[in-house]
Amino acid sequence: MTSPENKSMDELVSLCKRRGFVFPASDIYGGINGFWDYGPLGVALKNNIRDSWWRNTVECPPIGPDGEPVSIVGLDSAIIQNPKVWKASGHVDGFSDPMVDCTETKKRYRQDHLELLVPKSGEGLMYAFPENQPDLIAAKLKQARVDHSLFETVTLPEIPVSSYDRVVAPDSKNAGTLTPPRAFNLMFETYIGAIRHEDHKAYLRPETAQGIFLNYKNVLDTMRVKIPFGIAQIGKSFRNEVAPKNFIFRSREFEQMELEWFCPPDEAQTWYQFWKEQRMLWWLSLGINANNLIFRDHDADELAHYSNACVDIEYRYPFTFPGFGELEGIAHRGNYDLTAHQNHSRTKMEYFDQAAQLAAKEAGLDKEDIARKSRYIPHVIEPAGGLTRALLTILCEAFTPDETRPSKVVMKFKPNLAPITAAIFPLINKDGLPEIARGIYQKLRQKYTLQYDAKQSIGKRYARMDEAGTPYCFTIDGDTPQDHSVTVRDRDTAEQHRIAIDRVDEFLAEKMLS
RNA sequence: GCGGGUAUAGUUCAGUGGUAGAACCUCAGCCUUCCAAGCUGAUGACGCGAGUUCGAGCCUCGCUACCCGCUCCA
Repeated sequence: MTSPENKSMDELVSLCKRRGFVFPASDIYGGINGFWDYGPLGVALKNNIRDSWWRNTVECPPIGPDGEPVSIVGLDSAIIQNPKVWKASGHVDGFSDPMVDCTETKKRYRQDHLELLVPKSGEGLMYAFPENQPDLIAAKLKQARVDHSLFETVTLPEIPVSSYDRVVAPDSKNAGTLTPPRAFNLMFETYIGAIRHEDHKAYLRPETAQGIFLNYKNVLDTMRVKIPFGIAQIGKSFRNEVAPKNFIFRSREFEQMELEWFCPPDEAQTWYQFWKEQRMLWWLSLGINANNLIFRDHDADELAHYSNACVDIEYRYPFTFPGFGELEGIAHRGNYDLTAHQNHSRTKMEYFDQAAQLAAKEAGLDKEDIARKSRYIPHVIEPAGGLTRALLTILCEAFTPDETRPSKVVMKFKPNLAPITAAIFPLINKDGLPEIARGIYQKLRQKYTLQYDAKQSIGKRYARMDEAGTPYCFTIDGDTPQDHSVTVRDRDTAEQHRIAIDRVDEFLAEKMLS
């Protein structure tokens, strides 16, 4: 395996375009910042990753601590929801803070996070400092011989923008370096209906998670599920990122794979550990080198205010090497979301846990404890992975420069993820070989994603498949009509061996499972 | 949003203010019994918009996109 430091993102981006994995969106109009299109091979790879996640999460979920598969159902909620949803979730407030920039230090501050020492006289310079940290400008004040008693503290939003020319920014020497506040709303806005009116403003979802919380009760009422259980969803989300970068790593339109796991409050920590392990196992199952994956626990000051614990699974991307970059976050969200929606929608999110009630009674608990154990708003463990980032990770991981090959590079996808599972080639385009090859292709194309190609030299065809990441090539040669065998060429070793035509199906079936 | 860099064919690169080139890819034909072979052809580009100039791929300005570094990432 080539280490990430030897992988050039430029070369990977070139290959992605040359071979139809990823194209710049709106390419012929000069592109559009933060958006990408997935080409024929890219969407095939992305769908295969997506299907693996769905299979592993919804259709064939992991075995829980009790030896039985855990209970998870699927969902596909709307991208646009009632705007009240995003008010309740905190995204409207949290995503739209006005920011001011300092043109001297190039630092950016939330407007409401800056405080000022303002002369009571109403004239003269005002000194800005980060919220609750007046000490940070102590030296500057001393130099300016500021007498504190002549000043009062106000927050930046309290003073008019016309006075900004008298404001000395925190790390700045001169006054007037702060720009007027500008809104950085990370949510994309749209208007419902033909008439563009503020009352009809709506948002494209910045995460798929809220769609799950909105349907928590619907699922509970219809699917005969009992806590603990999960709801899984895959879909597009949109964030108006300030600075999209690193190819498809941070884009404005991206795809998420999210699971919300609902459980009793006192089991949350156990399930958090469970999902932490399970999620890592899934990433490893995609064939990612364990050395390129790590857990990174969030520090206490890094946690969102509602979260009790959060860990990221990170991958060593070529552009983060030797460091890592985020792939998936597993968050212990407590009951924050359901409580928020309960308060805003006035819909009860409480769960009555009959089994817990029985157990509590049998344990001889008092009435209060029995009630507490049996009636609660579930806690939530949220493994939230990026499908688009998964695609990038798989592309980076598979990308393997090899100077000994005609193609100079080979994409080493696992067989069950590869956009093309196998190619069928007649060695030469005559002597009855194409007929045999097409026969194999026609017979197996319903079960596998195959490509038939008879054009040009065999070496050229192998090289093309190396760049597309096709793990196996079956070649029909002059011996085939006599002994009914074909050669199998292995992408990773470039070596060949013969197998019987009748065994091709079996061979592929076995490889797809491994 | 800031600073720096870059923008010529699908890709990677040449190109002195004066007729836009190559290699690879792709496609067609011939050839071909295992790794982009050989031969003959073909398609295909100066990111967008202004300006300077007799004349701009080249100089100037604006815009857009991409890369690197900050910033941001509830």
